[in-house]
Amino acid sequence: MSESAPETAKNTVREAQTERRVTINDLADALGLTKGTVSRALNGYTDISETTRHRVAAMAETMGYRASAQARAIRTGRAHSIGLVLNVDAGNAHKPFLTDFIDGISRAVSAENWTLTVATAISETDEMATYRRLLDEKKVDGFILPRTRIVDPRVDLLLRANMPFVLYGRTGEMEGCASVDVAGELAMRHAVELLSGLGHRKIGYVGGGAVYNYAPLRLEGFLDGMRRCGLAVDPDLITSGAMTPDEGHALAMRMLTRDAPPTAIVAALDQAALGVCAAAQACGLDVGRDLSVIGYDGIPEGAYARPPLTTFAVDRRAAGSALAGMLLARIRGTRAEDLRQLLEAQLVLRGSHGPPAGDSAALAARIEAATPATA
Amino acid sequence: MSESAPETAKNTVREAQTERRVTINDLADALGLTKGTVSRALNGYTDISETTRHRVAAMAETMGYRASAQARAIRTGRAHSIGLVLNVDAGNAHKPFLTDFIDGISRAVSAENWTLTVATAISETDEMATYRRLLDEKKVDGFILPRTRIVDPRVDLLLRANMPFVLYGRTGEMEGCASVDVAGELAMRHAVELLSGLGHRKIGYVGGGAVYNYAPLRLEGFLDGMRRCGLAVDPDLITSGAMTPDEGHALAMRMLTRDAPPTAIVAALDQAALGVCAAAQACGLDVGRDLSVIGYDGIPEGAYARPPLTTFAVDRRAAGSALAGMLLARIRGTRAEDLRQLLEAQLVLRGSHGPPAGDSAALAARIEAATPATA
DNA sequence: TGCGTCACCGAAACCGGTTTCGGCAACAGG
DNA sequence: CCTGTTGCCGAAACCGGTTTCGGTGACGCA
Repeated sequence: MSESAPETAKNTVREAQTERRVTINDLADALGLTKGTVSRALNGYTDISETTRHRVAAMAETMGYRASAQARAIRTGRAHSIGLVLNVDAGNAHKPFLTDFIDGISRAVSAENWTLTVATAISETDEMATYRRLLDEKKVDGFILPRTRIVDPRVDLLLRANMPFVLYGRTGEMEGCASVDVAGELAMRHAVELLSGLGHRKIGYVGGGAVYNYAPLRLEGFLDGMRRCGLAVDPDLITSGAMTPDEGHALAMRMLTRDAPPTAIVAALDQAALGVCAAAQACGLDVGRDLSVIGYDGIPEGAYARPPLTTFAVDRRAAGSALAGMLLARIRGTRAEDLRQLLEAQLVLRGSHGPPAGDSAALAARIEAATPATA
Repeated sequence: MSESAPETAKNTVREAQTERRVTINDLADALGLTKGTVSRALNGYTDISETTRHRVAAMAETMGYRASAQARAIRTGRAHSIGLVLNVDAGNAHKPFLTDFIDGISRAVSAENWTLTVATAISETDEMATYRRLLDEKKVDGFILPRTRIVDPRVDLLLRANMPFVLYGRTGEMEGCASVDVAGELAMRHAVELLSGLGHRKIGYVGGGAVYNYAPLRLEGFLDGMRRCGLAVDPDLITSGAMTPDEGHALAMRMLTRDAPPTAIVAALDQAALGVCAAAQACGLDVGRDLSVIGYDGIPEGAYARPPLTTFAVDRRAAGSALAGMLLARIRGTRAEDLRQLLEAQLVLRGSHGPPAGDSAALAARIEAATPATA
């Protein structure tokens, strides 16, 4: 009926224009040029006059043209995205590091109009398959490899496929590998030196997951510190494999219920350190006085623990940004060997450390008294 | 010279094969078919005989063929990726939610061989530009919109561009919007009911950022609880704008130094609640006894705070997975109106709440005594 | 005037897939 | 035996860009 009013106001608003994407052909038509010329004008080829270059740029602006990432990628081979594969296999052990890390990466790549492509793997085999998929599908131009292991199959895969990557951490065979890492070994050494300076002589160590590359490094740093300070290393006080509070709790408990307990414990991970503190408190100890604890990572929980945890904080956002920047450089041709960076963790002095309240024997007596006899 | 030994073992290992990607043409050649036929065989067209379909699948398997995501995307229009834009404008207020959230999303999309594309914006205008860029470049097939605001320009943009999206949170005008949200208003109401049941009659409220959609909802939930419990609402005890511990601290301090301080405070965010606890402690109060505090979010710091924070925990991983699943459904054609989900936060009873130790007047006296007179 | 340069742009191939269209052989039905 | 389906596949267009290759007109110079 209302043929005379084919579109009501409502219709105009609703159906509006479907806003079809404007392609390079539309642009070329509007300009009376061929799409090849338009493409070259937009990409800074020298055989285009300054005049038409400006005409094209202006028209592109007003028409809101932006090249399709995939149409471009198919010819240039560049997806303008970097990949990050999360492996949730190892429980939530990756948790504390993720937020700032992703933020750092994403910020760095977004600044150059690239994107970050995230995929999740739920097992080790799935992890490799995921890398292969992203690689074969050409979804990314390079990878950031978190949580490097001592011998890391991902490195083989990517080297063989000639796909750029940067390690967050180091690995056994570094040939062809760019990397950013935080010098955990230095932090561990400094932790010992700090404690030694306060008067501690019996210091225990709670290490992290053995397959990860940082584990031997941090242990070595700890031992190095002991050596430099002239302290004896009690093999029974060197433990490893704690990546959660519970695991840290268990290892610390074993140390503390020995005849000669340590007066200080250094943990390779804050998560473990938190468990160490809990164990000490379960033994009736006052953390920071009876037992000193120093962690590593700088997770937010540490600041709210009682006492607040003294730790070495790593700037994960900075690490992420550095990694992203390096990866872009790597993709653009810089040699892997020229892309290695070692950051330092920052000591955050809080309340879980202090001078020893007594020697190991005195501590043993206190623990004995507080702990309900197990047999 | 050594023409007779053109490649040493080293060379063989090093230069190996460059491992050129195997394309659909390679596959077609190897099979003696045309690429069109191969494509149809792989994509389940019915006009391909079962025999050749199997031949193609087998050969694809052995040759390790996988279709290029972009070459496919250019024709089908599907990038097989969903977008998430992080806005770091609002400081690190987004922090607590990110890790599990991304994990949940990524896990859900990875299960279908899609990916998550992350970009970061550093301001509000940059944010809109980033959405537009991802949209124009066709990098993603849909968006998850975190931190919805009451009036949200992103919704307009995406509706107009006809690009699927799902809100994490709700917004003022929900037409055409799919969404997942956690019913914060319910939690706030339950918090009041819990406190009222313990005997509290003067309860304060510390709200979050006003522009966000959850702010009025949670406040309304709080007021609803007060109403249902027959408690009087003191306007001076209703505050808002706290998204950090410091801001929570400031607001709580103002409430506590009034003539008639509350015996309990409900906070819309754990971050703020943590500040409330600190303020109470600065006033010489024992949180959990002298003042009850209940938060919302379930951030990890809360578990380590002293006393550990009673809160309503939201399962961000589940929310992320739900969002991703819905977005995929939306992209595949489900109506937005059929994609709405309201989750519930889970009450985590810890140590920051309890029955009131006395009435408001008694509390005021204690605070007066503990606080150094300011004038 | 004739010829070589150079600046600038059009035409077309190409990237790696998907999708449409048409043709051929085999087979069934009349 | 002829025709009409049907099953199956080849050929070619197409998606939206990039890049190579030539060709044209203006200009300089002999």
